[in-house]
Amino acid sequence: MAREYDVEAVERKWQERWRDEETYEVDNDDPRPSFYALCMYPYPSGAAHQGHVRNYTFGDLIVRYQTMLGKAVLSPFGFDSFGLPAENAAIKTGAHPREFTEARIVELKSSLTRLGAMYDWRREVRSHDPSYVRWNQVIFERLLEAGLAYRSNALVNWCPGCQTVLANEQVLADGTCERSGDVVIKRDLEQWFLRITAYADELLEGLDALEWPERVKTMQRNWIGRSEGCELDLVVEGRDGSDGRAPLAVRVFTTRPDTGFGMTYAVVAPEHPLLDELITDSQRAEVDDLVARAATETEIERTSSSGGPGALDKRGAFTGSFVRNPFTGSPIPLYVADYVLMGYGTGAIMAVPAEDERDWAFAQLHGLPIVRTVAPPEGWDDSGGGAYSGEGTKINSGFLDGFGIAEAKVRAIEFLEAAGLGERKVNYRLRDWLISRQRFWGCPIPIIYCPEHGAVPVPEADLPVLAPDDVEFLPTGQSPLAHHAGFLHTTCPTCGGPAERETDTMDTFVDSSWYFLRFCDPFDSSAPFDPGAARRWMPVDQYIGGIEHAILHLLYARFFTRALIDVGLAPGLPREPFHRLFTQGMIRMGGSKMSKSKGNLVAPEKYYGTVGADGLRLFHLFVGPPADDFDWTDQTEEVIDGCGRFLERLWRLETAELAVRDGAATEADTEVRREVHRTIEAVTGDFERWSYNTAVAHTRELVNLLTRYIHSDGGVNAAVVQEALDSVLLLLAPMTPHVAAELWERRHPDAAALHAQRWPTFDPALVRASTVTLVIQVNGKLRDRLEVDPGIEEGEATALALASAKVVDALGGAAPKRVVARPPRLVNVVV
RNA sequence: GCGGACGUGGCGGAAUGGUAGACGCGCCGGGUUUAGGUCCCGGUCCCUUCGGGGGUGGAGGUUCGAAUCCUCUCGUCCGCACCA
Repeated sequence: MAREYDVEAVERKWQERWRDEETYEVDNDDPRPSFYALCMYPYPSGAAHQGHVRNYTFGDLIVRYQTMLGKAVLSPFGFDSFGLPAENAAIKTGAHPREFTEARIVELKSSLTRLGAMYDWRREVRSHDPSYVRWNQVIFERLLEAGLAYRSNALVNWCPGCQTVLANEQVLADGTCERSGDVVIKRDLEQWFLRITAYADELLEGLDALEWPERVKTMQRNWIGRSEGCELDLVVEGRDGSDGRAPLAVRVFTTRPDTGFGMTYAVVAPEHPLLDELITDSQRAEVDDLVARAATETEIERTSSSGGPGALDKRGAFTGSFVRNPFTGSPIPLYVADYVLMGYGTGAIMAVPAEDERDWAFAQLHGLPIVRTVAPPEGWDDSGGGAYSGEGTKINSGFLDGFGIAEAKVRAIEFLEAAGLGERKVNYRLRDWLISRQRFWGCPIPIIYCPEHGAVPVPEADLPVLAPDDVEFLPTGQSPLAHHAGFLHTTCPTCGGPAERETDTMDTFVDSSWYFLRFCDPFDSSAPFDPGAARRWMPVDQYIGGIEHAILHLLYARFFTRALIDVGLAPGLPREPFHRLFTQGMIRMGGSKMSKSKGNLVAPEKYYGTVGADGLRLFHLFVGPPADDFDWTDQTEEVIDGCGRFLERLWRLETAELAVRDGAATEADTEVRREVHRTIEAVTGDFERWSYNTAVAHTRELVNLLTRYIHSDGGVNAAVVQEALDSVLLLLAPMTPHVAAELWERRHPDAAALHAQRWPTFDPALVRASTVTLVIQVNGKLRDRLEVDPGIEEGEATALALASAKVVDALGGAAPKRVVARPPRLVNVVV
């Protein structure tokens, strides 16, 4: 495309200028009011793709806009540089993950610079830097001291493809790994956990005050999954302790203690620890068969079914044992069934078929009795109607009869507490965070195992524990560290005896849970960050990232911030790290996300020689609401070309020879001024509410008007045209920074650069129009439009409306029944 | 199954309960160059007897007035999913 300005030269010039003049570096003692703008730090996968471009265009707009508002804007950047792709590449090519990763970082940085996105690179943080690893390990040890990190044997999610353990959050609903897509299997391993559940309630309640997208908050609420109910013991028949043997009971969790009188059987999960003891000889074969099948089946087969709850066969077997219903005192059969999950509650339930759909299905299948404890509404088909879980009056429930459900719950719990059989209990879906990974390219867990002293933390003075470089990358299912004698064998810090190092590394979500704090003060070599510096910048004023991090990263970071405060590393910090969150939409192509793995990337480099970084940025801002997904189609190229054409028109407008006219301002001059100020008002409002597509549209409207104005026959007023042309550049400064800065410099060679200017303000008096269009409706239908004074009174507006020939016509002689006047915009005459 | 979001021209999308379709892409017509896939101007929701009439997935409702609020319904997308 032929251009009137040399895009690449102009963009390069300004990128160098901003770098050399340190325009976007900010010191911690900067006296201006602070603003912390942050895009989620990326995994360095190489050159930026369109998703990055969109993301960093929004971020850069905010940085430049807030700077023009007079703020000290903290705009740091870093890399989530530990992770699987580098290690997989190492297994494939033999190159060390560090080399691979650092090469990708160089590529990504250069892409961002080419886009014109501005950061304070002095503050760059990389997860794999020894300095970052060190503080990661220090933090881990502090959490350990505080009891927030612990080691436990657990049934864990093992991904055969990634050859590592996954957190629950990394397993998709269909039981596959979110990263590799392999079916995840269960393994029993000794692993490290972080006690995020200690903060479950606080993490839930804190959501209310956050300016986050509602759907992200909803996702986190669902993930935490708080439910109130009670736990109670079901004493096993014949094992109440009266025969001298230890008493035995099955503990269950329920949210419906009020339905206790309807409990006609109980169920334990196939993995339940007491199960073996509860199986009678006659039932053993049947139960073993069921348990074996449950163990070999994948999560997907067992818990997912197209029809949802109740659609799956309720496979189960009688254990042979009975437990006592504490409400009725009667024995009820104890089953094992795979619809009860060991991972939730106590792994055992009291089954009430009348009020629970799943229990109903199971009871039907196994011929178990059904006793209603809530009267279903009129017309409920009592036999075929199935479980009724709605509101109603208690029946068949002894001392609970006649109460509503809420009251009955309270009384049922009081009864259980009095009998010493149970108590109120809040249960969460949220599990503790498993952070052990059997991988090399991550932060080593700084623990030494001594035969004498067990798991001993590496003394802080000896941190960081770094992985050795001379390792072999083989797909063994264990970290290469486990085969490296030099790393593995060490001495116990406590007794000096021979000991072995932990060879697992931490989940990379640990790294990303506090990097935003390190950004506040990455220069400190005596602490992860200086609490004073962190207090200066935190919380992040505007956090920007993809919706894919709605649960994992954002929940972990919220937990970490609280934990760091509570272990004393971050005194006085706000407990919520991200005040405002924006999740931008994905770029899709052909129905799926545009990504390297899908092979449907459209490289940004393609456009730098034609429309430039500015043209591409303008496109991403203009094409739709930032929160919405965007479909990249055949039409997209033409829209991008259109953005390039706009910048060329802008160039011609700003550099045009003007036919300046002397004398008083004309009506046309005043109208231009008015539109300039209206546009400033509109764009400022658009920026504040993330409506960048309309900000671009408003700016284009003004440019269209000015183009007509400077070509109008009468010539232009010098002051009016100067103000207008300057304002356009100021408004475009955050959106298309290079071309705007260049044109500004040409117009004002001796003034301060564009991006050092203040954001323009509008004159409210000017914004108020000299005339507005008064819409006249008859019965809500548009009949006439009148140009009126904006200060018009209701009476005058009504009079004008009724005098309108078109209104008289439409009324056809009928008398108006009512006149609704909303001056100065509208009058509605009702007959 | 539960929860959430969203349905507006050929397309992306605008519209504090008050002129539906801003801005742009595409398309149509005209002009300048005429080598243009450049640039400029005009048009572009549908119907129309040129007075108007209809129109925001569908059906109702609230209101002087509804794309916007409410109810039902259809469809698309997202999240969760045997969570006791």
